[in-house]
Amino acid sequence: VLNGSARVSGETCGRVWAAASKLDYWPNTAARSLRQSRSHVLGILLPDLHGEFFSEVIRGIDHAARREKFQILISSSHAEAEAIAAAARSMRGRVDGLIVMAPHGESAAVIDRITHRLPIVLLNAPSPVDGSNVVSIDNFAGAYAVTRHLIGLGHRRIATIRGPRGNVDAEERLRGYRRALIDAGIRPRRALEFTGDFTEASGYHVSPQLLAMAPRPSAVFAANDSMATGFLAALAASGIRVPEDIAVAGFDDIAIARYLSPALTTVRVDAYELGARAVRLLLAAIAAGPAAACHHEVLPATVVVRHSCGSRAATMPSAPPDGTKSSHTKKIATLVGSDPASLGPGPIQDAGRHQRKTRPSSAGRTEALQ
Amino acid sequence: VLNGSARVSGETCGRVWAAASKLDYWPNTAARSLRQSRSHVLGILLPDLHGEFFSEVIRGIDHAARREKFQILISSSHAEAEAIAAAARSMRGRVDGLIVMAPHGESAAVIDRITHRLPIVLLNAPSPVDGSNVVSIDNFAGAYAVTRHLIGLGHRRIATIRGPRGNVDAEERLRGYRRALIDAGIRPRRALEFTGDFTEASGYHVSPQLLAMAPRPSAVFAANDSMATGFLAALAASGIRVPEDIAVAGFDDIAIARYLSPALTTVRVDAYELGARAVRLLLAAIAAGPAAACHHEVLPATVVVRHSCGSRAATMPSAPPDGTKSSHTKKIATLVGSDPASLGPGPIQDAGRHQRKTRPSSAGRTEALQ
DNA sequence: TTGTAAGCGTTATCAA
DNA sequence: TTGATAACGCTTACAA
Repeated sequence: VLNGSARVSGETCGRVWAAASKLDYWPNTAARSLRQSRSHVLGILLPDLHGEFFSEVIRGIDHAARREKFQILISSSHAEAEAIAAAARSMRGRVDGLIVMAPHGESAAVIDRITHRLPIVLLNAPSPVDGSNVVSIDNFAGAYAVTRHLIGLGHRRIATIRGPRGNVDAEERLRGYRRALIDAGIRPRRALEFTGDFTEASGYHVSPQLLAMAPRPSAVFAANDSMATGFLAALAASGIRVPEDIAVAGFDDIAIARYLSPALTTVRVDAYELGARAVRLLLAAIAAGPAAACHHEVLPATVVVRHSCGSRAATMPSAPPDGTKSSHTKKIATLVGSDPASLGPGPIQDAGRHQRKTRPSSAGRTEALQ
Repeated sequence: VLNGSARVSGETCGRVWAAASKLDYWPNTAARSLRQSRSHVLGILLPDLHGEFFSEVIRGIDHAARREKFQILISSSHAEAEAIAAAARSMRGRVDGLIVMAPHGESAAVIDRITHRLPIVLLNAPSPVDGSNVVSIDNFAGAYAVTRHLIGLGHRRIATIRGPRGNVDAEERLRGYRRALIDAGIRPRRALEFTGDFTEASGYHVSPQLLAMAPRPSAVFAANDSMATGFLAALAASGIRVPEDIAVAGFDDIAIARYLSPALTTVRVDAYELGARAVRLLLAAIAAGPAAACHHEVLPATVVVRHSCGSRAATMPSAPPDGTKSSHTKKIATLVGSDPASLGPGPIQDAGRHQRKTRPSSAGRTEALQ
C-alpha cells in the first residue's frame, strides 16, 4: 500500500494508511536497499572539499541527483588510488554508482577494479581512460585560448605558473600554454615555467624569481586563479603595475576573480555543469546495466576578458587543432550577468569544444560470491 | 575473520583472507547496517548548497566525521518544515543521526517529531529550541559589536540592510544592531531598516532609496557580505566614496570581503568549526543513546576591521549584556594570516561569547512497531 | 576453534 | 484481493 500498489482494495488501503500514520511509520531504507539491490544513492569521491570549485561541483551533483530522487553520499580526502579504492569498497551496497574525481592520473588500475563492481563516472580524468565514463573540463583548450589572448595582445615573453606535477589539470593547462606558443612561432622555454601547487601562497612565493628574470616576462599565465591572486598580491607589494608593467591571467573564474584589482582575465569553467553532467551520465549507466557503452564528455572552457591583461582589442583564435580529437567551436557573444553588482566581465570568447565519444565498455561488471 | 575476530585459528584466517581477495570480496554495507542497526553515516539536511558558507560547513562536518570513520549523506533544498521531515524520513535506517540546518524558526514541531526517531543536532537554530542539540553562531553579539564599532567611529545615523523576514540569522543580526543603537542612546528607526534577501542583487537594489534619504545615513550595516558587496557596487556606480562619504560593514567574512575596494569590515564566522562542532555533538548524542542530555553551543562572531568603515582607532565595547545568557568575552589581538596575499584584515575584536548549556532531554526517543 | 541458525525490515513470489 | 513465505547479506548467539 505504502508503495502505491494498485492491487489493494480501497478500504484496506485506508486502514493501512491510518495505522502507518498513527504509528508514525518510517520505512527502513537500509532494508529496502538490501532487498532491492537498489539504494537510490550516488557515492561521491573527492580529493578535497576546499574552495568554490568543489562546492559548485557538489551543488551541480546534488541538484541533478535530487531531481531524480537520488541522495548523495560524500567522502573526501581521497588523493591516492588506494584511498579511493577503500572508500569505494566502503560504499558497496549503499550506493548505486560512483562519481570519482581523481586528480592524479595514475589510478587507472584501481578505477578499473571499481568499474567491475559499480557504475562509475570519472570527473576531470585525463583523456585516455577507456572503459569508463568521463566528464572533463577542456583544460587544454582553455589554456591554449588564454595564452593566445596574451599573444594577441602583443606579448612574446609569456611565463606560466604551472600547477603541481602529476595533477591532470595542471598538465593539460601546461600543454595548452606550450602549444599556443608553438603555434604562434614562439619556442616554449622551461625557464619561463614556474611551479606552484594551486595555492595562493605558491603564486606569491614564485614572484621573486619570476620578476628577477632578465628580460622580465611581459605576461604571466597562472594555471589557476588562486595562484594568480597570490601573484597579483606580490606585484602590488612590489609596486609593479598590472597590466601596464605586466599582464596576468588565471584559470577557473572563481568568485573573487572579478573583484581583484585589476579584475582578473581568466578562463571560466562551469563546475556546476560538470557535476550535473556526471550525474546524468551515471544515471544512464545505472539504468543501462553493466554492458553499457561508455561516454566521454568534455565541457568547454571560456576565456573571460577583464582588465588584468589590458583590453586592447585583438583577434581571437578559435580552438586549436588537436590530433586526437575532432573539434567544434561555437562563439558566445556576451556573458549574461543577472548580477547587478558585476564589475563587468567584459567580452568572452568560447575556447572550448564540446564533444562526445562513445564506445562499448571493455568489460562487464561481475559480482563475486554468487 | 574479516572483522578481526580473535577466535579463529591462524591457518583458517589466512585461507579466508586469500579467498576474499581472490574473489575481490566487498562487504555489503546495507546488509551490515540492517543487522547492526548502525550505519556509520551522518545525514546532513541543508536549505541550500550555494556559496562559501555552506561549503565550509560541509567541509567541517566531513573532516570531523571522517576522523571518526563516518560518511555523510547530504540532502539540500530543504527550506520548509515538511521538506525537512520528508528528507529525514527518507534517510531512516541509512543514517545514525542528523545534522539539520533550518533557516526558519517555525519548524519546531517537525524537529520534535524527528527527535523521537533519530539523534539530531540543529545548526544555527534560534536559541529557544529545547530538547535538541544546537550549535549556533552568535549572530546577536556579532551584529551588536560591528554596530558598536560604527558608533565608536562617530556614526549616529546608521542604516541596516537586513536579511529576509523569518530567517533566524537575519532576525538575530537585526536584534544586535538595534540593541547596540539603544545601548548607545540612539533610537532605532524603522525607516533606517531596509530589507534584502541575502543576495548581492538585493544589496544593490536597496541603494536608491537608502541614498535618497535626507539626511543620508553616514553608515550602513549589511546583514551579510553578499548584500554589502552589492551595495558597494551601487555606491561605486553612483560615485559615492567609501568610507569617506559613507561607511559600510558586512557579516560573514566571505573570501571576497578582503578583496573588495575598499576591503570590507565585517564579522567573521567560523563555518568550518560550526560543522565540526555539530558532528562532535551528534556523535556524543549517538553514543549516549536516547535519554541523553542536550547541549547548546554558541560560536563567537568576531569583528574584522578593514577599510570600508574608515580606520580611526576607537574604543571597542565588549559583548553586550543579554538577559538570557551569561557571557564570557575574550580578546583576540591579531588575525593570524598565513596567507601572504592577504590585503591586511587589520585588528580584530572578538565580539562573541562561547557558552554551553546543558539540560536533560525533554523526551526520549521511541521506535514504533516494536 | 568451527559450524549452524536466526533475524534485521524490506519486497517479490506464489498460493489461497 | 489477501495472506504467507522466502530471500537480500550480514552479524550474533549458541551448539558442536
